[in-house]
Amino acid sequence: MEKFYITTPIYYPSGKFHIGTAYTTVFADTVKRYKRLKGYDTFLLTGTDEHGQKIQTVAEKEGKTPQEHVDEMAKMAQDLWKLMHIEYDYFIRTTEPRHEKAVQDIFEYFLQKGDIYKGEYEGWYCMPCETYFTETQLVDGKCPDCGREVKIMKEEAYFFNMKKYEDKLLKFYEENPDFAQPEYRKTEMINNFIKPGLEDLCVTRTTFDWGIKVRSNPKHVIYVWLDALTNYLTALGYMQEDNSLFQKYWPADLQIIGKDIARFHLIYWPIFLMALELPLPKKILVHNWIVMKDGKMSKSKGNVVYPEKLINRYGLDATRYYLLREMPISQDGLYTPEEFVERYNSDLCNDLGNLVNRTISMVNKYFEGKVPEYNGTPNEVDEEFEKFTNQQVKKVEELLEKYEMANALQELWTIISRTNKYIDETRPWELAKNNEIEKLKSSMNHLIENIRKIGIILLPFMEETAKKILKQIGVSKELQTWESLSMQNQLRNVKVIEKGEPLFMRKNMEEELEYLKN
RNA sequence: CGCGGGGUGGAGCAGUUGGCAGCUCGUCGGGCUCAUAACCCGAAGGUCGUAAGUUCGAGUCUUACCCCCGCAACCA
Repeated sequence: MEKFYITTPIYYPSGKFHIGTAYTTVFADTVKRYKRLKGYDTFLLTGTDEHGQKIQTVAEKEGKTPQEHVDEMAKMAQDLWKLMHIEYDYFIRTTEPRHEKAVQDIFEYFLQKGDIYKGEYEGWYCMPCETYFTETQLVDGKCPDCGREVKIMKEEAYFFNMKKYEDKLLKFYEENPDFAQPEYRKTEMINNFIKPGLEDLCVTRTTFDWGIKVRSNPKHVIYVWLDALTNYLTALGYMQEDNSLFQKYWPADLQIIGKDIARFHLIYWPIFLMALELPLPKKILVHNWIVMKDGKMSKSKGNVVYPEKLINRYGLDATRYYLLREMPISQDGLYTPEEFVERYNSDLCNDLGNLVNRTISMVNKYFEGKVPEYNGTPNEVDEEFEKFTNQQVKKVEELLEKYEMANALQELWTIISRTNKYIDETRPWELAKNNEIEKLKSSMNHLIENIRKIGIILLPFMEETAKKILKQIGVSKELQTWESLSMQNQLRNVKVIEKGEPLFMRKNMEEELEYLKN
């Protein structure tokens, strides 16, 4: 069986996760489910990045130890992913002893190899925040966090020799044009960072101690990226006694990240791997952000949307649908409450829910719930309908292969629309009245057949709904597999449920806006 | 200054290698009654940021300019 290893970033748990984080994770989960349906042996990794100054500060503010704080946050994350039915195979925490040990080993290896050297780090330091900033990060020459004075400080620190790998990286980019998606991200990296000359990366700090200590010099703490990025390796057992998962799943097939951390994943990450002499991931998918009408989500603007808010009222599947349907891959996606409700009503209730409901009702009315077998007599309308559906199914698959979720859903919805239209074309109620039984049978058979396909394609996106659909139309397990998408006219002894349960109920826009905007 | 992305009917977006400008929602008119006041059809609505160029032909290529967003090095 072919393997497929997919990762999300490990999220920094300084606060509750918003819908942006949920989006990344749902995206990864959907890819995983799709690949599994296609027969791959999948492994999905997510987790939390639990070290650093900020965690220490937040914990202190809450009167907790950093460990207590990250324990709570890791639980928060796991609860959220459980709520969202994220089927991760492992949840890594960078405070796990096995990760810490492996990172220390990697550090010593680099040190001994000469990739890491001791030098001096200089930057603008804010005493109360205990944090360094770069010149460009400063706001009016002051600390961007607290607005107080900063001063130039120097400290002993270890650096990773990035320059050494510059050419190798460029060569790798060239030889692997599909490494970064979308491609312009790579261009961005080359123009902004590589062409001007890579600077060596500072990989340790002495100004705080909530982190992994350098074994050979414990007053130094390993600073974020070497600690964070290596999680993709250590989670599989890299540099540990049992590294069977690592042997099996590495290199990653798909790593999904947000545009904010593109630089670290497109430059430093490949270089670390080169230095470890490990194969590089096949693809890094950089998605954009969910933004609000007034710009990006931020606590100071008070425009942050949390996934629970949507899930609690509209259900998980509606939330997953919205996130995946609305976000263009190479552009920021705009979230508005209006649009959320609109999509909910229009796509889920009117198009999908109603289609399933009305079809089941007709099969019950005309055939006592038994889906008639199709006698196979070709008929222009039916033929065209079949052809269109098969074409669309193919298109959806192609888009899924390219991880274009929003487009895939859009194409799936054209099948749904086309199926609604088919009802009008065949006018079953008239066929029933005129006793044109053969045509009526064909119509019902084709409708159920299409709903079956729609249900299957929906599985990776919204499993609950998909399963409800497949259960309501009563098809057997063999006709619920991804493979069975290409099967035609296999419905035998299928019986729909007596009373179709509505999948989604329409909502009143005004009421919902009040709730969403509260 | 530089780099990347974007500027398409009221709103949100598609537009592969240049060839009659599309989709969803909304609006207006019609149809249907199986269904969740849902569904189907039709119509109105765009000088595709501006200017110039290449071409038989440009939203799609070239150049200049304007506006919006992001990045700009150790910030998740």
